[in-house]
Amino acid sequence: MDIGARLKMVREAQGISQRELAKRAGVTNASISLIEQNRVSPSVSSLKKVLDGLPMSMADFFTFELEQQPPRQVFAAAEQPDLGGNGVAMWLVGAGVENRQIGLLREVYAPGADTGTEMLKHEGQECGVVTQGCIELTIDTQVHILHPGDGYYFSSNQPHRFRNIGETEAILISANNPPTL
Amino acid sequence: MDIGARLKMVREAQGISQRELAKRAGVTNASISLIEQNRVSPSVSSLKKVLDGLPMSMADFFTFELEQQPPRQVFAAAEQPDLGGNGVAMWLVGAGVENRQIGLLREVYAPGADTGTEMLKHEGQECGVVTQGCIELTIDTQVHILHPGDGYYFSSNQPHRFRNIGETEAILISANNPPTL
DNA sequence: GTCAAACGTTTATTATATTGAACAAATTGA
DNA sequence: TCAATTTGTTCAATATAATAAACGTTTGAC
Repeated sequence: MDIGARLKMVREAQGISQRELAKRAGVTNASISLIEQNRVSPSVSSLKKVLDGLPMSMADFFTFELEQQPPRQVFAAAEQPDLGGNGVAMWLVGAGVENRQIGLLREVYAPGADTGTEMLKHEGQECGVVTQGCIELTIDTQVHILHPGDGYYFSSNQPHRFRNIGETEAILISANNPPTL
Repeated sequence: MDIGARLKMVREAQGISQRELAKRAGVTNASISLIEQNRVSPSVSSLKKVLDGLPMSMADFFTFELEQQPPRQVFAAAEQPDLGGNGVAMWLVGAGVENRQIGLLREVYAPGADTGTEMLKHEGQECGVVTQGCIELTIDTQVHILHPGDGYYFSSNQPHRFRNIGETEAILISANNPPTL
């Protein structure tokens, strides 16, 4: 969606006029008009002033989407594709959902299964809960042992590794944002 | 953080020069230099061109934060605060983590527990997996029955309701973004 | 009806961003 | 060591955005 339409939508959602917004933002009403018509591409600084008048952050402004109904909403265990390997079976909840903001995975670790000595490292944040069995989680140089109900939350750019150190299957529900799968 | 620093950080993270980025983006290296020094406030259109060269979306650009080490990274089941009520016990994974992008909850429903006939409705997206017991999930007018391993994903602005319709405790791991708790 | 106020739009002027070319400093290879 | 690149920066010229003021239309009051 273009900037003009976005701005117009937000402004009208608040029920204020171009002039009123212009006054709050400290710009002229003409600017608002031209921006909403996409006749100009505002500078970041002036767009920021305008958004301050709403008020709304840049991040929110560029992030928000017209909420559309996802076609599918529930996903049976059986029908979800297995994305794993190396003794780790992984199911992505809501695979194929449009504009997905969350990557939620159900991961089943066979006894001894391991994400590998080559530590994982990527952008974003991730968190999870162990629901069954026993998982060893290494974050950077720190080693943690997680039992059912125990959780974690860390920045994914820290080297990390998961390993089932129990003698039974371990299940981990993990979430990441932005979604990596 | 200012635009210049953000851009510089992203560019350097990719290990490319101002000129290289300029070439990819279809702008001059002078522009990149001036932007990174905050000597100019780029127009949205030119910033977009620059980000296309990285590539990175506006939303990501304004959303990302200097990743800082969260002080805590693992959270034992026992020590997490219970945020629930009405027969539903809820633990937030990573409560207190700064700049948290994901709300991950471990929810335990007593037999018959119910989020209520007054349907829930809020912004964002949510998804989850049932790990134990049997949960009835109503989304708008649709009623679904979820067993262990079954998941869901929907837009939280749709009216919804969770209910344990089994005779045993049910456990649900849910994630939402942006975090509501 | 008529006036006054508020609305979004348009225009000429001013302020600012972007370009193209040149600069000095740092790095690379012979 | 020296020349050739490559780096980020700067400057005058140009293109574009922002302003201030005016325009025509719509709305509500009297």
